[in-house]
Amino acid sequence: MIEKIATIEDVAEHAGVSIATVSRALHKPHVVSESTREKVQTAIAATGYTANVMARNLRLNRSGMILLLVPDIGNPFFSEILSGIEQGASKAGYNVLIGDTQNEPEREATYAAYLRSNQADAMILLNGRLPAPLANTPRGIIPPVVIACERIPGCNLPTVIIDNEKAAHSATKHLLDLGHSRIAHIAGPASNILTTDRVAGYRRALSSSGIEANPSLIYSGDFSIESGISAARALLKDSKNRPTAFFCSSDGMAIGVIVAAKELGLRVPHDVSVVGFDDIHLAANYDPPLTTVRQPRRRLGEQAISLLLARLDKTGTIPEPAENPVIVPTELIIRQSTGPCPN
Amino acid sequence: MIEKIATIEDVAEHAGVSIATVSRALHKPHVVSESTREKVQTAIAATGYTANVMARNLRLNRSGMILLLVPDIGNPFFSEILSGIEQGASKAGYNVLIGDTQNEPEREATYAAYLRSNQADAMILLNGRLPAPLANTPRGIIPPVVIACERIPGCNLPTVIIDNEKAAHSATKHLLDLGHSRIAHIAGPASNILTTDRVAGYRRALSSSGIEANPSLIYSGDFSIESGISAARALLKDSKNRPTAFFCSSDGMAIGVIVAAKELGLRVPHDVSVVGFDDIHLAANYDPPLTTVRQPRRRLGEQAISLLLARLDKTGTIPEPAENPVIVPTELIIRQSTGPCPN
DNA sequence: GCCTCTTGTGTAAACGTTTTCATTATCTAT
DNA sequence: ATAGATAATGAAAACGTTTACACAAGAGGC
Repeated sequence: MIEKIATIEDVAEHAGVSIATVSRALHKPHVVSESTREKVQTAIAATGYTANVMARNLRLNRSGMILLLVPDIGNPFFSEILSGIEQGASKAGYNVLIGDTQNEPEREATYAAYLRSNQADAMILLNGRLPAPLANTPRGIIPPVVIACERIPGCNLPTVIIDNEKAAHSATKHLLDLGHSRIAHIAGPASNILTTDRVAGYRRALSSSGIEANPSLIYSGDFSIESGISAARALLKDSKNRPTAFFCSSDGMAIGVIVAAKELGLRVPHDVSVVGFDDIHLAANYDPPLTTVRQPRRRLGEQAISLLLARLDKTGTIPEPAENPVIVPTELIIRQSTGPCPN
Repeated sequence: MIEKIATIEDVAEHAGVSIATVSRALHKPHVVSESTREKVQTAIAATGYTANVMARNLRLNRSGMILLLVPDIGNPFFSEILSGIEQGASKAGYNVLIGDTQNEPEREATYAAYLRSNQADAMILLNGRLPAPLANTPRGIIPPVVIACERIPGCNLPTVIIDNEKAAHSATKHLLDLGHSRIAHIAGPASNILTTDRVAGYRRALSSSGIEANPSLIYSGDFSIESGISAARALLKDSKNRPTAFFCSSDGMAIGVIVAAKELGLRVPHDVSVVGFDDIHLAANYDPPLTTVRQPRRRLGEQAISLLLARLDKTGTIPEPAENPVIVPTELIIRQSTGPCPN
């Protein structure tokens, strides 16, 4: 009484038809007669048949998988992006396979090989780096890959990002408008392209107000609360020339700055103003509620997957450049962590 | 000059051997002679061969996929669990396929069918519910499924959870020890098994201190900050019999309570103490830092995947019951949101 | 009544692997 | 020398599908 999984052959036998007919009854019902269609249906029900997807995919030379390369799946920042992607993919009949690269190029390469080995039909990169095997794709052939979150300079694959320079500019401008002039910037890791773009926006805002950016006011963090704390401790130590405002490249670091400020008995925003980046869920309920640049993470994911699906639909066709990269808009959310410059 | 992907046949031809030999050179190198092994290696390099995983899996009747059913991938709570799972799976050569069920039984059923259709070798359930197709598995056959996070009553599949009753007890006990007696509980959704368990722990702690649980002090939230805010507003309104302490079933709701308390000019912990649950990353850096029950999310994921891998290794063998469920320990982290009962 | 067109079905090839079995060549022990 | 073991390889079956092609039967037009 061994449990044997029913194959298409069992169904065919049970219905008294050929396996071809069973297959057709399932995928091209209109070419098979009403009566046999019914026979097949009852046979399927009787046998408990479920098509072996692997066999099917082998034949059709597709996998139905979309591979998603993420630097760290443990980072909640990605979860909402992921959700947007998953939803779109699922609606189109694709499954999402997560590849956690841990920022290791080797793992990126391993996963990128999934495309060649038919384990995935397409790929979305959230990791800001082109995996090695992809870099030497023969010219003229455009791999089914979409880049999201972090643009990759010199790579003209379809991309969906926010305008980091502009967002940083508007955040800094907000502080300038409040009368601040000693504005510190807690940036991301230097290696990161986001950092470059946001520093540029910060600089442009300052210089258009006639202020020269002071390099000693720019700190490199790693997006974490802890790095925000230590940056702020260092910058606020010197009570004489301390900055009156901080523009931080993540909400985490902004929170770190606030923690450090409170530690020193400074009030936010009375003594020091703080702007974050991302608008994580807690930003609105921190104390004080955080002024920040909202990053539409779900939209980012949705755009990425829809770009990819469009690409997959017209395989073979040379996709018109369209607008590339696609920019999803950010929004400066003004809450209570920013206020006028003291005296 | 069409890009044609090399198959094992191309390699065989290039090396002047049969495809069987190529396959053996790759998977059983010891049975093939040194010289041909080399020939095959150079042929592989020359052709750029990558094995077609789908064909391989079809033949081997496996998929190398572990399906992970999550109620909402957008919820950051799961990201660290996921990370633990992904790491273990990846080390064992498995890929993780995420199934976002949105709490819809229909989607759960769809995904559970992946097991039958060979799209996944095994499954981990984080959603606290047995998908319908799994419920009527013939007795005696144990499907390769592990349950994590939320136990499923009456289901004796391998399970890894925390002891919610005990954790809730220790959190409540902490408040009792500080002299509180009017202790409110902001619970999760009533339908949730976590809620039942934690309410039980809360009740047991009270009654062992000779206090009778007051039903009007128990509120049902949905784990969100917002639900914590509205619960606390309602409970703190009556300044006469207001609770002096809150035990909340999530850090989000605890933060909501603090927000609402501050709104009313109450100080935490001076006027009201608050305990959360989960120990999310921000808990330590909220104002005040949150006393909470730490839930080892990564460990949870690691345990789940290792249970599953053990199960997969000894297929056919009847797995000894072992300790089931596996309990991963929680820890009460005392920070500054709790203090002695006022007056 | 014959040709053609349509409709429904079956046969068999193909997808790219792994593995059983048979075959040959080489080696060891008598 | 010869039987028997050992080592290396190839031929072909199998995994479970989809689909090109062939075929039979009935319908319609002359």
